[in-house]
Amino acid sequence: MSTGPAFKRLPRAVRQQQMLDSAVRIFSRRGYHGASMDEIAEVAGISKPMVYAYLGTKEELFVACLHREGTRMMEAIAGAAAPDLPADERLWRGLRAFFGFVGAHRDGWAVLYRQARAEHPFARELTVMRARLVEVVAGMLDHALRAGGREVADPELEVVAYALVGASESLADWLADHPEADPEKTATQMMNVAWLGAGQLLRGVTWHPPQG
Amino acid sequence: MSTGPAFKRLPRAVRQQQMLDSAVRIFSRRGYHGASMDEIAEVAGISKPMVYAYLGTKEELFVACLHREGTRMMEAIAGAAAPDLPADERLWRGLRAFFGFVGAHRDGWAVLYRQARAEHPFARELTVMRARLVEVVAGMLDHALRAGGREVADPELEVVAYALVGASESLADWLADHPEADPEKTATQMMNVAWLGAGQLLRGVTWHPPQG
DNA sequence: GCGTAACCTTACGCACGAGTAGGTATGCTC
DNA sequence: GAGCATACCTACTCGTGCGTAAGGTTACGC
Repeated sequence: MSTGPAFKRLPRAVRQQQMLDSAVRIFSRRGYHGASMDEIAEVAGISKPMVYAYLGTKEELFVACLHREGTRMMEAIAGAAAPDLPADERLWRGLRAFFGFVGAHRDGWAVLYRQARAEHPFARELTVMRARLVEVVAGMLDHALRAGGREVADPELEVVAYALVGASESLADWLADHPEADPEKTATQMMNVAWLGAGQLLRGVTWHPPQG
Repeated sequence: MSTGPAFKRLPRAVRQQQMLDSAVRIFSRRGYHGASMDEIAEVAGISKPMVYAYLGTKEELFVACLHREGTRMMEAIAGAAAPDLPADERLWRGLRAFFGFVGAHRDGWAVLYRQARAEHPFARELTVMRARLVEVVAGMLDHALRAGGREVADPELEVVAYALVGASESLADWLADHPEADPEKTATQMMNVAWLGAGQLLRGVTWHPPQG
């Protein structure tokens, strides 16, 4: 009598997704260096050489995680914000999609935001992606400004956009640590800070340091 | 003839600071795991056992870095913002001190913000410190609100405070990567986003999602 | 029914880096 | 100038974890 193999044979595509699921989870908990390929393989229910055969080295595996989670997030956001809507509506939909994603993929967010930023050479790549996002936000602000017949220097806008992106990330991080929180409500609160603050700037109101 | 030793004998306090300087630099560039005790010792111009004798294990060394840089930052901020000034003046001085610190201690900032957040068990400690900072900011907002005869639920304020802290950190990070940027100006821009946005909220103006 | 390709394993080589053992030189005190 | 503490070194041990070699098992085409 043969009891058969202790493992199941599955097609490559399925195993790959299992491995990526496992890797995202382990990377998010232990960090890039702290995660071991042995543990990732074990959690995926597979042996280590299979990981190497399908996803390559540890660095390549991490890049694959980054790519999958980053793509999912971008698609969620891009799919929500149609480009022909008014600026505040676009911002609102984008924020809602963003916080919705973070609430549903906490591990993916942790890998993208907490781990990748600390680790060369991934940090550089992430910085580039982030800069592109900042450009988009700055573009929205610029568009709204011109529509209001106002003009602001480019670098100024970029810095404001950086602040808004950073505020969103911070709230997303808070959300990732509070499973009971409502992503929709968090998005509304971010919108309050972003749009009312940006709205003032759009109307030409600025703050100046006191003399002395 | 004896040429004497190739190294100089220095008092413990001096060496310790050299080691911490070196450690902060290496940790900021390579991350916690990526940094090696050998390299830290080499950059400090000393041999490895000395590092262990003075600062203990790698983990203890990292904590020492965190502690020194964190303390420096807190002192810079606390020394700038007197508690009896009006809210916007306090915020302004705090922000100016904060960005001034980051501009002058880029490596320290990178260790505190980029590295420690990714690494257990330091992440937890940093989260606690950050939460305290958020409480302070929320307290300022609350104070200003009550002075205006207005009342807002506590958790609401906390989330707004998180957004402001996150926006500041994001700009600080941008500043750390742009040596040519002026910390003073960055602080002004942050103040614009924070105070005008918060100011709207203080006046009871809120944003609501469109129906549909 | 038999080759061949895909799936999967156990068991290892090897480098790197944390932490230590044991010893040497220098200055300070009486 | 003997004794002692402090500053400092070279040269190791040893665990851990990346990456691989070599081989076993199942499905599928013909």
